[in-house]
Amino acid sequence: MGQDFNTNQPIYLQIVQRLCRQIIRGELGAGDKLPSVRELAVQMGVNPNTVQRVYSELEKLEVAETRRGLGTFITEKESRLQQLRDELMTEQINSFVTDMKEMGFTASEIVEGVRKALENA
Amino acid sequence: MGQDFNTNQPIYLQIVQRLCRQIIRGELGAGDKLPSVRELAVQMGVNPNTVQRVYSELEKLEVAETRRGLGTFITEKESRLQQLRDELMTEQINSFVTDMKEMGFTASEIVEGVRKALENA
Amino acid sequence: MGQDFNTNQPIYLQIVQRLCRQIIRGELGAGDKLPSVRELAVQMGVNPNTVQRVYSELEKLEVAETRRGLGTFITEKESRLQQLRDELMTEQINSFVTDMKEMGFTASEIVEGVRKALENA
Amino acid sequence: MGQDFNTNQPIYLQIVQRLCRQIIRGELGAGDKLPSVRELAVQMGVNPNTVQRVYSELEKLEVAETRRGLGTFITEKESRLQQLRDELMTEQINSFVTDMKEMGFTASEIVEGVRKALENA
DNA sequence: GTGGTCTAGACCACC
DNA sequence: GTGGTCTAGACCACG
Repeated sequence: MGQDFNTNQPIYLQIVQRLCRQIIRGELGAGDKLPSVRELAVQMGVNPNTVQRVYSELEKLEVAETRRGLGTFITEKESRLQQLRDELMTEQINSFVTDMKEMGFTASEIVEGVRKALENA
Repeated sequence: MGQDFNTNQPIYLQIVQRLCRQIIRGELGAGDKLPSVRELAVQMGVNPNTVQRVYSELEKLEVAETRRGLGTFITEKESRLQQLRDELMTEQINSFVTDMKEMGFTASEIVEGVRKALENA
Repeated sequence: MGQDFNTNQPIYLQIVQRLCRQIIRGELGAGDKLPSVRELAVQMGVNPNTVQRVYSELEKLEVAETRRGLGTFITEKESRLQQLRDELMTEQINSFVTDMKEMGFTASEIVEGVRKALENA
Repeated sequence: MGQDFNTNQPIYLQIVQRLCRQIIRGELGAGDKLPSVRELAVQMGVNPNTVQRVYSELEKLEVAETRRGLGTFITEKESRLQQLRDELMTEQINSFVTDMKEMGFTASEIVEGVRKALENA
C-alpha cells in the first residue's frame, strides 16, 4: 500500500497537496473525519510522525482542525474550503502565466499551447 | 546587488532558471560568454560555490560549455537552444495542465482562467 | 449549548477554572449542589468522562466532595473557599509579575501597563 | 548542561519563550546568529529535532529567518522585534487582567496586589 | 559546516 | 481510541 512519492518535494507536503486536491474535487467535504494519524501512516506507507506533520500543516492552513482525543476533521467552514479552491487555482494559474511570460512567450502562444495540451490529454 | 531568492527552491536552480529564461528571450545568444564564477557570484550576492553549481547544471543541460582558461560560454549549437525553448515550454504547460486537472477543473475553466490572467497582467 | 474551549489547555481544566471562578465570585457557595455529571456534560457539550475528571480535580483541591447517591457538593468549609480565593489570587499575581520581570519590564512599566488595561476594560 | 523544563508545557515552546525573552531584554538583537541546531541541542540537553521545531516556530513568528547552509538568524526587521515586545507585554497584561476580573477582584485589589508583589520580589 | 526531512519507536494526556 | 511530544539516529541538499 506504500505510495509513490516524488523525491523533489517533502513527502509531507505531497500528502498535504493530495488531501487538498481531494477537498477541492469534493471527495472530502466540510466536517468529514480524516483517518487517524496511525491509520493514514499505514495507508501511505509512511511514519506516523510524517502524517502528524501533514495534519499540523492542514491546521495551519485552517483547512482541518483537531478535536482532542477524537481525531482530525476537515473544517466546518465551507467558505474556507471554497476559498482554498480559489486560492490554489489562481496561484497555479498566476505562477504559470508569469513563468511563461518571463520566458518570452506571447499571450496567443500560451493560450494555444494550453488548448493543445488539453486536447491531447 | 544581492537579489531576492525564493526560500522554497535552491538558489542555484533559481539562477539556472533565470539564465535559461534570458537565453529563451534571446538576451543571451549562442556563443555568448557568461560572467566568470567570481563575477556572477558578486553580482548575485551569492557564494562562488553556488555559481559553480549553476554552471555545472548548465553544462549538464548542454546549454553551456566551459573552455579551460577562457571561461564559460553559451553553446554554439543553436538547435540546442531552440530545443531548450520547446522543452521548457511543453514541460511547463504539461505540468500546469495535469495539476489543474488533478484539482478537478474542467478544460473550459482552465482556458478561461488563463485568458483572464493574461488580460489582467 | 456547547461552549467554546481553548485548544491550548485541557477542557477539563478549563471547566475546573470556570467553576472555581464562580465560587470565588460567590455565585456558588459552601454546600451548594453541583449538577450531576451527565447534566453538566450536556450543558457543556462535553463527554461525561471529562466532567468526571473535573469533579475528581475539585475533590483533590478539597473544593468539592461527592456524597454517594446524592451528588457532588461544594465543600461546607467556608475557610477553604476563602483560602482558595487567596491562593488563586496570589498565584495569578506572582506568575504574572515574575513573567513580566523575566521579560525585562521595570516595576513602573508593569504597574502602568496594568492600570491602563484596567481603564480600557 | 541539561536544563530544567516544566512538565506542563512542551519543551520546544519553553525554549521558544526563553529565546523571545532574551530578544525582548535586548540580549539578542536584530541580525544576530542563533546557535546551530546541533549546538543548541547540546546546550539544552535536548534532541536536535526539538531545536529544529523551536526554530521553525520562531520563523513562523517572523522573529527568525534561516539562510540556507548558513544558519538561523534573528530577523533584521527591528520593527518586528519591537512589535514582539509589545505583543507579548499586552498579551500578558490583558490575560492577567481579564482573569483577575473574572475572579471578581476589583481594580484597586488588582493594582494593590501587583504593587505588593513587586515590592517583595 | 548548515538546516530539512524521515524513520523507528516510545510515552503522555485527553476524550 | 485519539493527537502531541520527544528521543535516537540517519540521510540529504545546500552554501
